Parts: sequence; structure tokens; C-alpha cells
Amino acid sequence: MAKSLTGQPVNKARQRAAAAAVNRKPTMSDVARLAGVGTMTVSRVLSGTVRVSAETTQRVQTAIQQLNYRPNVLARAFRGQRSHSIGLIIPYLYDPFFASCAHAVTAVAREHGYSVIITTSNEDPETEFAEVDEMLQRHVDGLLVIPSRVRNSRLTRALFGKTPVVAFDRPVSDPSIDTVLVQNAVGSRRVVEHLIEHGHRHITYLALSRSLFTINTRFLGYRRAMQDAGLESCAVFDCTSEEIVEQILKAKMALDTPPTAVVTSNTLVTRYVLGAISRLGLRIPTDLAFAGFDDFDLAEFTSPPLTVVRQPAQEMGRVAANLLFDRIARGETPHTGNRIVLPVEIVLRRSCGCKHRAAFVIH
Amino acid sequence: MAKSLTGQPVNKARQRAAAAAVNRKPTMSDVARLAGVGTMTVSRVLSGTVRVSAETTQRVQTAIQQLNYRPNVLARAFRGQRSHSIGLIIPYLYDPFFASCAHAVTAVAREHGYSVIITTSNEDPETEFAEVDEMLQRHVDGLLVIPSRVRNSRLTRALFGKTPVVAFDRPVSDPSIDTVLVQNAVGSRRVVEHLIEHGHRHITYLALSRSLFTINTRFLGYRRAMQDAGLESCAVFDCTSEEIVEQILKAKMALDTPPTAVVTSNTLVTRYVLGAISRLGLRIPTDLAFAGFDDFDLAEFTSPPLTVVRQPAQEMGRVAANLLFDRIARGETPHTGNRIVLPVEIVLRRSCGCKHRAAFVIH
DNA sequence: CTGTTAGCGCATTCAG
DNA sequence: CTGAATGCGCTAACAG
Repeated sequence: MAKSLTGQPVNKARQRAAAAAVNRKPTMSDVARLAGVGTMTVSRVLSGTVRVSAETTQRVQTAIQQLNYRPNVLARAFRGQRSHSIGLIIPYLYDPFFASCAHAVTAVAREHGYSVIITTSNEDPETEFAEVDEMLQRHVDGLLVIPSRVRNSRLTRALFGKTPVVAFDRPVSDPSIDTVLVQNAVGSRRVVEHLIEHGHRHITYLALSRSLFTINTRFLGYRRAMQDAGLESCAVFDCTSEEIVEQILKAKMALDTPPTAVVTSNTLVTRYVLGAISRLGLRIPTDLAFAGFDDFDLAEFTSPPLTVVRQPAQEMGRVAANLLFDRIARGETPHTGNRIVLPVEIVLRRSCGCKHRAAFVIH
Repeated sequence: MAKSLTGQPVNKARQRAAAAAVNRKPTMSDVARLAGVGTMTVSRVLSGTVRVSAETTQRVQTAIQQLNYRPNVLARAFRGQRSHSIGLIIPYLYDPFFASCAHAVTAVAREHGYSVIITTSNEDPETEFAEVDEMLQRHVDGLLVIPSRVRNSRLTRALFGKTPVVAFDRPVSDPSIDTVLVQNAVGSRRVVEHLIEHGHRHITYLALSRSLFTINTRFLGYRRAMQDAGLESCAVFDCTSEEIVEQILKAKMALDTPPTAVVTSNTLVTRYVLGAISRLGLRIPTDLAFAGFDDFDLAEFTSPPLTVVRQPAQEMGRVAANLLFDRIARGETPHTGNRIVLPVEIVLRRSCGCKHRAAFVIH
């Protein structure tokens, strides 16, 4: 170690004090020294948890301003306090629906003075687990997650310890975890009922993997509507490409009683279906009526404009984030979590057979 | 402080050691004790920077496995090492283009074992500045940003200190900062040239704020194409709503020499224009040909399918992120930054007047 | 090759 | 109401 001429170890703190104005970011003890108080007093002024005399408070505030002091977030977090960050795990960021949720989350987080660490799971439980672990390592104060598949899910209270967690868009098996969902079944059922009112009897449900909660729940809504009307369900899952959908549709249309309407599970499948329909030379809604789940920016400008179930993406992100911050503030981990279900809207455009010039919304 | 019966301060470390198996996460000294070595040896085994004897290494590894020890990220970051996190600042997350960039960034970050803190600037320089500051406070190892307006920008090397920064999609005024862009002017010029080849003489450019780099650069490309063809430019900025666009278009169409084609600056304006055109009862491409900037998922299924300039969103995010990690690894801050420009493609569909059944791409 | 010491900036003891 | 000491988990610098 460096020694002074007297043989004493050099006082590092003093060295730093000398260099303070030059380079280093001001620390709490810089402030304390300038204000002529102890570091604890500064700490107390900052946190405001304990009373400090008005005069002292003033001196400290001035010193803080003068040095442009900002507490070191990392030191705080390290010390075991709040990290003032939350984690957000979603399947994909390039999906506008998930991205909208994420947007709302970052907005709410900012209101609370929080940063958001975002990562994607790609619908893979292993990746999801690894990312949760990573976030926990980083001591996030809370976790927001759109769980991937329910099967094989490793998302349980035990994993999270006492870190608050809110699942949204899709639930987790652990009932102690708060959940925010939308009316998947209801939305699906309503739009199918609407198709039935248009006189359709053969309605096909085209979907992605049934192992996704939303996809399956929407299917149940579809089936329910069909059953209630005394109609036969016909669902096809794993519509994972335009080619596949084209083949399916081609086969279906060649049947004795071909479908007169199709309903999709989400925007991706909508895209495949539109492509397939166009390639097969079918016209909407005359040859085949159409309704989709999940509205998107240009659904109004497709040919024809699409009837869809609209989900409140940003609203869901906002509600989930607020719920999380509530948990963080209260510091409690409830035995049974909340389960909030947000309403959806049916946006009637023309693909279902409606003649409205403009969109018509059912709440 | 708690005293033992002998009046000695209780050895906290020993207390912890006793409780270790019960509750607490294992620390480096737990590992060290179990392996019968000093903490530094453990540290060295972990970092791998200094040679440690094979045998000792083995013992340490075993202890690590046994305790399921994972180094404390926060302590590391606090200690002044890497935080293994980068910051990403984009205007909006609900915009699919920006979200796609963000997706690619998170993917690259994961490959490097990094977390990403994402936040939105809402195109506001003040928010942007505040968020940069916040990230710097959090000691991110690097920063990726889509700068908001160039005017009033407070993004300079001085602000960032020695933290590497890469700007993408839009440049910053400071030339020492690395930048990744796409061929905005070229893309715009090409697509306008294409319209001119279709015989159009009166082509209007409809755009958002000119103070956005991309919007203005695309305008320059448009103007260049028009000038080269000896045609007169006609651009309208601040097309911020469907109503405004409708009025503008209505007025233009009533002129002696109405436009026969329009070009938009980005997808948002495309949306407004499609709405306005539809409300005015105009048909594309017969009454008015159309070309847009920025491709989107369902551009193929609008009526008619849209001709657009396609930007490599994910590619841009990937390139920018890789560049950043390169800087982080080398630890150097160059005097003059890189400036990478990525190529765009022209996707010819039918709104421009082409008759292709499927999309045709020009590179 | 390995261990010891010290300190990053803060907040929780405890003692005035 | 205020201050001093202490340690969070880790690693740079030094000493063996």
C-alpha cells in the first residue's frame, strides 16, 4: 500500500476529497462533509423516513444541489434495498400486441421512477425460466410476465421467493400469482354468434397451437357458441404457415358442406388465412366470411375491412404494471392472487358480411 | 452490537456460516470456505484471468456446484465492474418498426449474456435526456439509442463520458458516435423513380414532421428523383391525422393538375392516407397511385397490395447491437465513429400500378 | 500460484 | 435528533 512520508498509511478518503472537484462523482460523504453533518443525516434527508431538523435538512439540500449529488442506485440495490427496476418477459417483441403491452408497462414504470428490463422468451419455457432467473439475480423488485406454455411451466411462487410477480395475457398454474387476462372466451363466442346471426352454419376455427392458453380459450368460446346454436364445431390447430392453411382451406372447400365462414385465433393466423384465401381465388365475405381475434392497425384497410375481436393491449399492460407496483409498495405476497379480466370489443367491419361503411363496435 | 458471553463482538461471518444452509444465498466466501481456499482464488477461477492450479480449480468448481453458487451481479456492478446490462432508448414500443429493432437487440444481448433496459423517449428530447441519465446512473455498459429530434438534442460524447454509445435509425450531431442507418434517400428516390416510370408527373410527398431525420432524408430522396426527371416537387409535412390528410388530398385533387400519385414518409402516414383515400372515394392505383416507406406485415393484403420501401428493421438492431458489444469489448472510444448504412428494398406490389400478381422485390 | 487487506457507496445497527 | 461504526459481496493491489 502507498505510505506517506511519516510511514502512516495514506488516508484514502482524504485523497478522494482532494480530487473530488476534479473527476469523481460526488458521494454521500462528500455531501455530508460539505453540509458539515454525518452521512447518516444525508441518508435520512434523502429517504425522509426519520425526522431531521428543518435547518439541517436545508443545509443538506443545499449541499446536494451544489454538488449535483445523485444517490448511487447500484450501491443502494447492492445494500439490499430496492433496485428500482422491474423485469418484463414477453414471448416476442416484434409482435405488435406484445409490444403494445410492453409500451404501457414502460410508461407506468416511468411514473413510478422505475426502469424496466425487458426480455423475450420466444414461447420457450426453458428460456423463460433462464430469464426469470437472470432477473432475480439482478434483484428486480417485481416481475411481469406473459407466461409461455402452461405445460412444463417452471413458474411458481417457490421460484420467485418473495419477489412479487404478475402474470398477464395468460395465466400460470400457481394460484397465488396475480393474473390479468382479457375475455378470450367471451370475445370469441360473441363474434361466432354474430357470424351465426349472419346465417352461417359451417364455421371453421383456424388456430395456432392449442397449448397456448389464449388460443385454446378462444377455441372454447367458439365451441360454446356453436354448441349453443346446435352446430357442429370444426377446428384446425397448428396453422403455422400460409401453405398449410391453403391446403386445409382447399380441402375444406371441396367438401360436400364446405365452411361458409372462418374464425382465426390471432393476427398471425389471420395473415396466413388472408394469403391462402387470396391464392385460392376466394372472395370475402361472399365465398367465405371472416372474423379474426386481435385488432391491428390496418385491419380497416384490408380488402375487405376485417371484423375482429379487439383486445385492450395497452390497458392490460397498464393494469398489470399497476397491480405489480401495488404489491411492491405493500410488500405483501398474498396467498391467493387477484384475477382481473378485461373486457374485449367486437369491431364489426365488412369481412363478416356486415354492410356498415364504417366500423361498428360492440362492447 | 450483540456481544458474546465473553464480551467479544460476535463474529458475524460465523453466524452467517451457520445459517448458510438454511436460507441465505451462498456467497463467494461460502464457496471459499467449502473449498478450503481464499475468496480471491474463487474469484480468479470465476474470471479465469489469472492462472490457478488445476487441482484447486477443480475443488472450487465442485464447491460452486455443490452450493449452487452464482456470483452476485449487483455486487460486481457496484464494485465498478461490468454491469452486464445495456440500455436501449427508442421513441415508441408500440410502433412495430421500433419494436422489431428492439427485438433484435434483446436477441443479440442474450447471446452476449447481457440484459437490456428498455425505455421510450416519445420523441421528446427532454425525456430522452432524462432516460439516458437514468441509464448512466445504472452504470449500463453501453447505450443504444434511436435519437429523437436532432435539434435540441442533448446527446453528446460529453454526456456519455466513456460509456460506448451507438445511435441507429437516426444520427446524432456528435460525429464521434457510431451510427447505423438505412438508405433513406436512396429508397425514397428509387420508389419515386419507379412511379415516374409508370408515367406519373405529379407526385405528392405526404409526411410527418420534417424535424425527424428519416422523414426529411426521405423527402430529399423524393425531391432528387423529381428534379432529375425535371418535375416539380410537392411535399406536405405534418400530416398528423386522417382528417388533415383528407383535407389536403381533397384540395389537391381539385387542382387543375391534381397529383396522380402519392408517396408517404412512413407507415403512420400510410394509414392516414389510406383512410382519406377511402373516404374520398378514390381508387388506387387508377385515381391515385401509391407508394409508402416502411413495409408492414399486412401490406400485402390491403386493397390493393401496397408498394413500399422495405427497411431491414431487425438487421439494423442486430448490427447496432453488435457494434456496441464490439466497442464494449475493446473498451475504446474512437474519435470518429463508424457510419454504417444498410440497404433497403423496393417491394413492388400493385398500388403503384404494377400488374404483378405477387410482390416483386428490387434490391 | 495463493492468501490478506482494503474499500466501492450506502443504510442498518447502536450510542450518544 | 444526530453521529460512528460496520458490513453487504466482490475484486484490485499487494504480500507471501
